[in-house]
Amino acid sequence: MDRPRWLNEEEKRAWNAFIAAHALLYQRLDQQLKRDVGLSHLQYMVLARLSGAPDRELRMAELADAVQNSKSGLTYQIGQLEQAGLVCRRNCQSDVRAVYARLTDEGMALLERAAPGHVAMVRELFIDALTPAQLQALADGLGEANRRMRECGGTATHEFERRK
Amino acid sequence: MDRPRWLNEEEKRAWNAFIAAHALLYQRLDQQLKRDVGLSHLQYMVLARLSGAPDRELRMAELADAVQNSKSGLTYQIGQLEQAGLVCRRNCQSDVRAVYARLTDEGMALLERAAPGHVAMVRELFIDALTPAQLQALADGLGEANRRMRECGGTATHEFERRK
DNA sequence: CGTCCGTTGTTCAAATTTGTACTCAAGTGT
DNA sequence: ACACTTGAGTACAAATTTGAACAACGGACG
Repeated sequence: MDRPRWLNEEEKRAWNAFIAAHALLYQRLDQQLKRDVGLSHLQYMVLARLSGAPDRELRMAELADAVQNSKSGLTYQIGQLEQAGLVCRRNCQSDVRAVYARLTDEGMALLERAAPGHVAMVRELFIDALTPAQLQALADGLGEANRRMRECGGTATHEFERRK
Repeated sequence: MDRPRWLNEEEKRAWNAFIAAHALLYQRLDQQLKRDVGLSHLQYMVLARLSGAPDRELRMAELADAVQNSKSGLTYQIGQLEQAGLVCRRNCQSDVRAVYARLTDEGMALLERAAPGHVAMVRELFIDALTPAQLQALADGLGEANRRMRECGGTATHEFERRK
């Protein structure tokens, strides 16, 4: 029904800024974490999530969801972290299938060593570049976008291209 | 000098929203592009960039920079696109080292077929979730962040963690 | 109970990304 | 012309991600 409504200049500007900002930020953060403590940003997020969880442990699936990664991807990463002694697996007795990933003391220690530098960088590159008002607008707007994406698994383009 | 200044709630909210939004968006967009036209989001961006360039061609390095990818990563992707007939390479006669990637007619055709659905999705998931004011704040703020990151190759954390 | 359906975490191969090393030329200064 | 430094694109191996296939359960229901 609706012929393609292209983005106008303002919309394009926002979209491009968003994409570019993420790429640039990610690159810097990842690089710094690797250099300083030998963790990828993904690994850092895993540790950070665990550190905030009760008993410092989460089930694989929850964790995967929390860091927005696939199950198999998380299996791999937890494998790496486990090998590095930063995390350990624990089986649940009430549900044989369940596996908990738990942050070890070494993991916690490393996280505490990594956090200051990481946070400083986030602040420098992201937080401090935005005014408080912009920050709030961004949090509100993207928060709403996230809400929409999370709920409806796929309103989007269900039958969008059913010609070919 | 400065002891770690952690993020306050508002800052955390913004940062998390930003990270989550990108992951969510990227996943959806990538999936849709693959489903509809068999392109990854990166490949789409490559084609889109080329389509907007004079003569529909760009040098490898420029293109790599434009889509924020490493040189070797771009070599790989261009290889894929070339094999699919969507792009072709052209050598420059004035500079033997230079290689141009050019969008072929098929590439252009595919891009035109892909664009409507892609744009519709960007609009639905991103643009329409934000108010015009939020959109502008986001464009301004992130634009500023990008500017900062682009100019100084690395003000950040030069000598930040030189203890360990 | 036994059956069927949806979950959970893993495995495995293929696709992609990363990072480094390399090859050739341009450009510079001598 | 001759080193010398840098830049462009590629090659390649190692690391990571993806996606489908699997094995093993829980849970609901007849």
